[in-house]
Parts: sequence; C-alpha cells; structure tokens
Amino acid sequence: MKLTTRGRYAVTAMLDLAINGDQHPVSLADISGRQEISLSYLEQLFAKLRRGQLVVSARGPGGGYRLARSGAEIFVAEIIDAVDESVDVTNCQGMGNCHHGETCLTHHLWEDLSGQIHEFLSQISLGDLMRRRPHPMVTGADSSLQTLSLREI
Amino acid sequence: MKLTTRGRYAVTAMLDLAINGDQHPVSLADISGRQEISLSYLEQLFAKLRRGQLVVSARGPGGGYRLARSGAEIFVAEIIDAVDESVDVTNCQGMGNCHHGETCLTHHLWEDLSGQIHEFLSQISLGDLMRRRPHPMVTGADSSLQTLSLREI
DNA sequence: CAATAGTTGACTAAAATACTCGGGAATTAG
DNA sequence: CTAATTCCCGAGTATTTTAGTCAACTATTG
Repeated sequence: MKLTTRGRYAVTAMLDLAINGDQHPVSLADISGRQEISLSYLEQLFAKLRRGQLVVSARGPGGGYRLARSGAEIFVAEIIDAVDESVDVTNCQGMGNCHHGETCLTHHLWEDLSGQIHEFLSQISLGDLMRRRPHPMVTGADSSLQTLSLREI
Repeated sequence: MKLTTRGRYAVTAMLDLAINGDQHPVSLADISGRQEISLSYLEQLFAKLRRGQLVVSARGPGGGYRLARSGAEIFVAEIIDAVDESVDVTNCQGMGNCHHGETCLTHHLWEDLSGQIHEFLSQISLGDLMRRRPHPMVTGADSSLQTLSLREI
C-alpha cells in the first residue's frame, strides 16, 4: 500500500465520475477541466482503472467513462491499488537474504501495518465519500474516532 | 499524509530502537547493520525524528539514540509526520483559485479521507507493533476487521 | 589525548512522478 | 460517407523525490 498524489488524482477523478456520471458517460476532457488534471495524465490513469475493471469506456462523440459498478461498490483501496501497482514491501523476498531474523521481524510488522491500512481503505466507498461521511466503523458510538471533525465546505 | 518507503524506513528504525534500546542508547551504526539502511540516510532521518521530539541523542562512546518516550506513547503517525513533511493537499490553497466549487469539493473530501488515515495511524503505537497486535479498535469484537490475519513470523 | 558517535551541509545517482506529444482506432452525429 | 469526437497507446521528458555519499565538525567518554 502506497499513498501518493497519484492515488489522490485517481480517487479525485473517480469521485468526479461518481458525481457527474449518473446520466451519461463523462469524457476525460470534462474531468480534466473540472479537476485540473492534465488530459494525457488522466488517460494513463484511466487505462489502469479500466484494466482494474473499475470503469467502462465508450468511444465516439458523447462517449467517455462510466463507473463499472455503483459508487457504493467501489472502494478507495481498489482505486489506489489499480493505479499504484504494488511495491514489493520486503527487501528480503519470502525468506531470501534475512540474516539474523531481526530484519524479517520488522518487515513483517510493516506488512501487517500496511495490511491494516489497506483493510481500512477497503471499507470506504465512493458512495461514502460522496455522502461526505466516514465509514460506519469509524463513527461507531464506541469509537474514539467519533470526534473526527469533518471540514465544512 | 503520505505513505512511502521513507516512512517505512523510519518506522522500522524506530521499532529497532524500541526493541533494542531498553538498556543503553543504540547507535545508528547498529541500526544500519541490523536493518540494512545506509548510515548516512539514517542520520538524515534521525535528525528529523529528533526535531520531532521522538528520540533523544547521546554523543560520545556508548552514545546513540533513545526513544524520547515509551514505545506505548509513540505512534506511527507521529513518525511518518516527522520524516515526511506534509504535502499541501489542496492545490487551491484555502480559498484561492477554486473556479466552480466542484474542485474544492473533491479536495476537501480527500482531505477528510487523509485525515481518517492519519487518525487511524495515530492509534497504533510502537508498543502495539512490538506485541505484533493490531490496535484494540481494529480487533474489537464488533469489528469486521477482526478477521484480519496476522502473518506468522 | 584519542576514539566514538552524533550534527550538519552540500552534493549526486537513480527512481518515481507528472506531464507532453503524436499518432492511431472506434463510434456516432449529421 | 464523412468528419468530429473520444478513447487508446507508446515513446519521450522535465521535475521532484528518494536514497545515498562525502567531508568536515562538535560533544563526550575512557
């Protein structure tokens, strides 16, 4: 799991699609204009999003992209995974060059942590983001995250 | 909030410190040897960690670094924040060049999301990582994350 | 004093990121 | 049919970030 500006671009673009793509396909030119992301860069991102089965395309005039599923069924983690092809977290692949075990320990710990973040982002859908509400898990009555203040528009 | 290899290096190094720094200060040379991170790179990271009040240093023979607080009181988000100085998430700073409001919407949404991730990582301490257990919130009986399997060492 | 170990700053190679350019290929409106 | 539209794709590039080197310096201990 990596969290970079590329992932943000992708999430932003997908959110734009979720918001504006109800009636008809949305062209990348439109998204480019609204979100101020270069068209060619969007093309690269959407090539990956399409390979990741997150969007479907339609060519020709009036064409563009549509979400492959409803916004409620597309999760942030999927988007980020689609555009940020996974890095190999371990530098001691599998069981290769771990000298004294210590190295592996921390690497696995990081993997766990990374897995938790992934799991977390796997529960936030585009629909959630559109409603501007954090995921139920986070706002549960027993959660300390309840105090998280959402910035007003 | 950014999640890169630099943050991983820092968390790994801090974890090494938490594990090996009980008795005496740990030298960067030791961490460099165990974790296979270049000494000079560690120096840069620890300069930032020191500025962030996460470690204290001791010079001279037998010197090195110590955690500034107990591992239970140092959280992953702090470490990452210390070494990955924050990116400005919005490209429309404050209220500057938002043309049609749409732009701002998605940016704020991303900020919220980023805030949630930050909040999440703010609850995982070095102590938690040492015990190789996810944070209580994540393993609560009512959480769907309970099924998250931790890889065995 | 001499060795250790942090402190600092400048500098650099390599990789990732963000973006451009130029030409396709499919589709549809007219 | 044809022309405009829009996705599609690969090569190339400027900028930034990452990861690391090098060298000099300061504080501390034995």
